[in-house]
Amino acid sequence: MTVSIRDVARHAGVSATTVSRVINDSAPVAKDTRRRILEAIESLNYVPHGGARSLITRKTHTVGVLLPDLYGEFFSELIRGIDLTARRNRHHVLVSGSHSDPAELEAMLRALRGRVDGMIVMAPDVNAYPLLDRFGRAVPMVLLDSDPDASDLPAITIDNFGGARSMMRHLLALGHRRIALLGGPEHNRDARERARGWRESLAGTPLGAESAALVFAGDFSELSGYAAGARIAALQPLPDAVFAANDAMAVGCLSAFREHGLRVPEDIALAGFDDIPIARYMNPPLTSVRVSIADLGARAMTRLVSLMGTGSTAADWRRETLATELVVRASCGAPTQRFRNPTREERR
Amino acid sequence: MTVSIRDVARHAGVSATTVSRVINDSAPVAKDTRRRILEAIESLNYVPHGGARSLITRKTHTVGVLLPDLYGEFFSELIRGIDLTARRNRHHVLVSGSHSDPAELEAMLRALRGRVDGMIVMAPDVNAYPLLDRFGRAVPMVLLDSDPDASDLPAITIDNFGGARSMMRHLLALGHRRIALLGGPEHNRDARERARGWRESLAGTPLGAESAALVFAGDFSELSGYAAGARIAALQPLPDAVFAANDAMAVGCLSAFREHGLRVPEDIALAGFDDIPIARYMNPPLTSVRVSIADLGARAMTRLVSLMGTGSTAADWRRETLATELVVRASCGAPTQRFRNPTREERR
DNA sequence: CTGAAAGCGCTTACAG
DNA sequence: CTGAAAGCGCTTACAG
Repeated sequence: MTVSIRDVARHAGVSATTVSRVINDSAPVAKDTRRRILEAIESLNYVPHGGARSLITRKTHTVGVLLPDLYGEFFSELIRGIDLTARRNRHHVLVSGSHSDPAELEAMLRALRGRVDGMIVMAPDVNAYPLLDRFGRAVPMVLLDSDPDASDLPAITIDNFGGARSMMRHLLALGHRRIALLGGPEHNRDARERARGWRESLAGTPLGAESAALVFAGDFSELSGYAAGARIAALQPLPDAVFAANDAMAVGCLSAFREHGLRVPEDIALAGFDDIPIARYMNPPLTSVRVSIADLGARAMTRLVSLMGTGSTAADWRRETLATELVVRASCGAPTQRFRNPTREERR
Repeated sequence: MTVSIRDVARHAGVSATTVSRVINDSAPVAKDTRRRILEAIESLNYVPHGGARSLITRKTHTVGVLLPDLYGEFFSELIRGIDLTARRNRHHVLVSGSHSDPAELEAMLRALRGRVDGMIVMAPDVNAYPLLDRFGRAVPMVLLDSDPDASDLPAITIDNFGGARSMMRHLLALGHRRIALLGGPEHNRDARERARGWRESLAGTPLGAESAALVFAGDFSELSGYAAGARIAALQPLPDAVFAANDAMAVGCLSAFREHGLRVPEDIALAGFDDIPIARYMNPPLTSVRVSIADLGARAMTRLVSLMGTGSTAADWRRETLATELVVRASCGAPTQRFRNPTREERR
């Protein structure tokens, strides 16, 4: 049924060895022999079997990408950045989402043995660290957004704290004082760091003590932002501003505000985090902290490729921190900027 | 370095055959022998090599997913649906985006030989069909949104035409007459079918003849919708409504309208297609055609699993058409519905 | 320039 | 209940 290298060899009247050599261009082959082999490949419609190749070369040219979820633009952008860089390095991407609990994560980690050359893992759950540490020693692995204290595996981390600080600086500079936090999942490191930035920014202000009353829980989804928005809208007095720990929640929150007749930013300011592609198209356009999510993925992949190249899993232990950038739009009451078209680079 | 089944066998004082039997539970093994083997596995930290296993069993438990792009919520949802169904069937997902030209697609199709048991391919470019037809005969393959006339491979297709018709019926019922089309990529089948729905809906109306002047070209991106929106806003008289061929463009278009001081739906109505998660959170919430993108992915995966199960690539040639559902929100001037919270099912 | 042999890490008849 | 042998489809020294 399926044609193998031996069939080609037989057809061309040579050995499999020689066929292998012309396929991989790994050794000189007589011109005429090469021609015959090429013809045989063509006429038999032969395509080398990647799996068999991997077994002997010990390279799958595939990387595993394990994510907590696949929902929303954040992951979409992340995968896009990873895929782009992967194909540039001639690698395939095996992706898997929703590893809610460590047991599931471990099962996947095991299942991937012999199928991938390395992995990119995003595991917000702190309980996963011992597991990752163990596997990360056996196979090249790059962590996304891990806790620097919990693991010394190579990792790319967003500067969540710095980003939150700069957003808070911006809000305070605009005169907002009572700034509510729309927080993310409790065990999520990104969410925690962003919350910490909010908290410490408020520490020096008169609100400092009172701030705890202005914390609203969300789970990074639009829906949770919508729900929190409804609660916030019912507050009196209204806070001056809401700092949402991600854009998806800000989007939901904005929608709730609108339904409750609140104008943004006139009645209340609203800021997000991530700068997902849709943020600039909101009404009003959303002030956010740009993370360049695709770049995050691209860097993780680049790092992984170099790790896999050296063969060592611990050769390069530096932790890379991705700078963020405050993107001021209309949702917080700052002087309106002219709408800036995204460049092609930003879209792609 | 890496531990194999032979190491385990040696450690337990048995043959590799027996070890294999306890791992796969494929034949009875003496209780005590089993225990020794389990201990050896534990102490050596042995994990079976998936690649080697695949070679002999001829099953990789992996499916390849080839998409034209990975940008935006549509693909995010699609992959999520595929991944969910894949893991439920104990399969891995190898994903790859941006196969702009057929040559690139072919390279990927070849590279996947021996790495996957089947493929889900979305190739809007009509030129790819001969290629797909050839490969689709060698390996189980399900097409996404392919042209029914171009290939008889199994395919899941969105009812783009029907969806567009029902949207147009809705717009016409609301009294809109001059309805502009914000079209998608020229060679994209979804875009074409949606355009056809628009065109045929207008055929019976007074506008019929004039309608060509109301076609605006886009490429499915927010940015192209934004650009078209600016052009439409400059029109006089303004159209009554704009039917955007997807939500992403509608989002961009909406943003442009706002900047030009146009109110939606008071000054002009706006409708989209796809009902991406963000649509309901727009201001105003976007009337759209729900496609249940995740379900599209899930069905493709389900179909592929059954194809792979039967082993035949052509056993099940029925083409499945996915019904759409008109989702009326505020952007077209219909009586405002109460905001409906998405159910958990819809979010996950 | 070419080929026979060994082997990557497994599983599967076959025989006992 | 257990093992020796063959083999999945390749590549890689080794020898010529």
